[in-house]
Amino acid sequence: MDRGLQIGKVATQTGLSIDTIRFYEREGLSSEPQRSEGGYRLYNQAEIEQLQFIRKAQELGFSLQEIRELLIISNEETEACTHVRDLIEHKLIAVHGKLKELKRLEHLLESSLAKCSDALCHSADQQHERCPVIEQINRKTNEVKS
Amino acid sequence: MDRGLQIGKVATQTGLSIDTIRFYEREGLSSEPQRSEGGYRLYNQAEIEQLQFIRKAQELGFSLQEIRELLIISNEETEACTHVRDLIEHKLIAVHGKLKELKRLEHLLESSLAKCSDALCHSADQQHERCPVIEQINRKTNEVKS
DNA sequence: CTTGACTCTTGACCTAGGTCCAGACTGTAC
DNA sequence: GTACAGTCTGGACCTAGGTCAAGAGTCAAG
Repeated sequence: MDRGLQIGKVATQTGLSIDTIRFYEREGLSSEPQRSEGGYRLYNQAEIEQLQFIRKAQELGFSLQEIRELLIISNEETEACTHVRDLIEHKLIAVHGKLKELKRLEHLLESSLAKCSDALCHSADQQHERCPVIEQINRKTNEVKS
Repeated sequence: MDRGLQIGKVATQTGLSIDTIRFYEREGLSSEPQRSEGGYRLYNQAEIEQLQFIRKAQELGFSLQEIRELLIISNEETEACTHVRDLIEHKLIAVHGKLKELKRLEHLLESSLAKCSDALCHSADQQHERCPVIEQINRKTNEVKS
């Protein structure tokens, strides 16, 4: 019976945890899937894509409340009205701002990479085994003076 | 004495709260500014820009730990080594992924906006006073059946 | 030299976004 | 029909990223 995927499969497909998927449903963020006779959730393709959308939007720095709004916008059945138009316009402004900053970051990283590769190319000891920089990353706050 | 801006001004300039700025410092995320005789923090331009960088990176969905890494990369004094290069490469991959998704979202919003504007243009009642869609946004989870 | 706005530290508290667990049920395979 | 993996609900718990408050000190203006 191919009436949908169980939550476990959906979890591996989307990269979300089972608990997270149920959490989104409880929050009214994702739509409620059909259930099997025994009460198991059965997801169709559209619902899986919706979950993927939520995950991606989150990785782009949107809060769940903002994602709620994005979902309304991306829902085909949403009827047009001036409020919705304003909403879309605001989201578009936010997206443009993020795009701009992300491109700046991209350039920064590209130039850092070029410099770094260049420096490595001209240095003999490419095979540093322990890097002080990397150790600093993992240090965090625990700088208790002994 | 123009030896730097006090934290309050920095807060308004960066859009962060005073508490948040101090929190970042405590976490070792932002560098410690000079202090006045009496112990007031005095920020120079570079430090302010660093705070702005943190804020923007966060809006792009990076966690504070990831931002820690980005700061190391963007620090001119970081010495090149293979670990750093790997780090930059990974961040660049993340940035490219985000850029791709952000552009998809941009297109989605643009086409939604076009459809919505179009629909509004052809409808007489542009001045909906209450929009059911907007009400739905603010409803959240509290769907208790009465 | 005082007044009022600003800042300091310490430590408790808070919200968003999950994560975990118990105890019971379902579904499929032997 | 029983074994075993998967799922269910409800509720407690957790982490990241702040936010707030108290009580004391600082700084510039008048």
